Amino acid sequence: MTSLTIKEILAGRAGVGDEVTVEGWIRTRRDSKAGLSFLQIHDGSCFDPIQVVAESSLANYQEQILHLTTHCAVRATGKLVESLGKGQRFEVHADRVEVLGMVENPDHYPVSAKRHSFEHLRTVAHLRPRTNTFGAVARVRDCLSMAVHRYFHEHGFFWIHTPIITTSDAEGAGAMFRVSTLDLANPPRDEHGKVDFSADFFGRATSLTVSGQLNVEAYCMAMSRVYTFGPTFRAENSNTTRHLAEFWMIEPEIAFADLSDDADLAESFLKYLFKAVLEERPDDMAFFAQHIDKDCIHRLETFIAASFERMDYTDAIKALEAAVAKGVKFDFPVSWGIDLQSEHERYLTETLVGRPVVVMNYPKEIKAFYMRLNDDGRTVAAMDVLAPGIGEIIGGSQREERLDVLDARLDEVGLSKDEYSWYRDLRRFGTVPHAGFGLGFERTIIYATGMANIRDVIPFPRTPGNAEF
RNA sequence: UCCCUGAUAGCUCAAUUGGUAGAGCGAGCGGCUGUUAACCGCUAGGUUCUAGGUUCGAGUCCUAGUCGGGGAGCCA
Repeated sequence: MTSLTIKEILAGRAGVGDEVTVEGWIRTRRDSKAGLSFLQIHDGSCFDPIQVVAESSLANYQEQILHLTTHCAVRATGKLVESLGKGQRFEVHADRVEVLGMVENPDHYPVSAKRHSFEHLRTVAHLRPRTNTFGAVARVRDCLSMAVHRYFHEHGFFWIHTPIITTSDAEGAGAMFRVSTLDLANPPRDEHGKVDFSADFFGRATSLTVSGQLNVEAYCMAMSRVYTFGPTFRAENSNTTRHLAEFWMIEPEIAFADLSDDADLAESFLKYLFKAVLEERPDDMAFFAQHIDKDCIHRLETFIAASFERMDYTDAIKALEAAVAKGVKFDFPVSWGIDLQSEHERYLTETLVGRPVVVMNYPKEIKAFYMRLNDDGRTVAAMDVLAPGIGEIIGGSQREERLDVLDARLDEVGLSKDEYSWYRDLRRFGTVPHAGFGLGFERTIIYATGMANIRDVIPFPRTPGNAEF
């Protein structure tokens, strides 16, 4: 007897005539009064289920098999045969179907064998991975995760585990979740009546990380090519299809590099990821193309084939102003110095260029303190990668490596040099030009699959007012 | 946080000017068929989100709240 996953069986790891065991969950059961039942069984190993044929001669046919409903767990053993029916190449002619777990009250089971809305499935996030869509999302997510690490590994990067609990806010990247062991009802207070965090676990106020960038820069200044890939937390009260309070972010950092090198890296990296999905998950991508977003495969192929358009912020503004002059209507006015709104980004990448666009060199006023000041004195070496259909997918910059310029920026923004003393040390002891970016992992999955809501591409989404499961 | 919108059977939705709740899917039972979104028949399944209010009468109208969805802002 061989125990194989359905993926292995369908891929031909077992020969016709071999005895195999299939372990999984029922997708559907169809009965034939000719005296047999067809069980579609999936085990998550691949998109396709396998068909198990159970004849009425089986000992438990009347008592159990005829009562199997969607998502009952079974172990079926039998001979692998070429299917007599259409729709599948192989099937298992069962000698034994062992029922491991029935479904209680099948008439009230929330993931019955019918179409369900994603809204409903979100309320049963612990059961939704059993559906076609969420199984496919989980496999694509895994594929992309592995591709991230493989790309960096192949390109000489080191994966740095930056801390989850931090003390420094990467320049207001977002509101932070406090980490504390103090008694919320009765915290220690100082002489001014303020909560005394010196009595807290770490002896100071701490929060969940909003970005691993500052930490990974330290390792970049020793190992040249590094990245982080881990969970990130933002306590923003944002309720959109593109935001989560807990999400995963990929942040590479490269030394001896400028903004152009950074954009090169972003382009090469994204193309690698999408190529991996197309090559490794054709089954799931075919499903997404058929049921979720018919353009998704074509979009990835186009993305891989096209070179990114690079555009200075100043030129982007000019292009937007020209569009306004030609009658394009925007809700937000366009002028040099504004931060680009979603509608502006969409126009640039979808209407004007029709390909991914890298907008570079933004006004320093709208960007973070650590971004390198350009020679013009009014822009910084920042870039956003905009993709058709999703908007901003990457934000990055060349970092300010000059201590005097960095200090001036800290002062301008009103940040304390003491708070950033270790970060400033990196500029004091062997500083070099370097750059990096942040890629929202879930947004990458949205782009690849065509899924509409970010809450449906992470197993257990955390959003304002919702941390169930 | 702001704007819009919604909440009725396990799920997706109906229900006329306010008149006493219905279908499809799913589930159960039966029929039929190497079936595959199977098909046909029958059956069960409801404190209409919560709390107030108007009314002879509220799923429907009013007030407040809770939760969901979409959009915006913020960003990844």
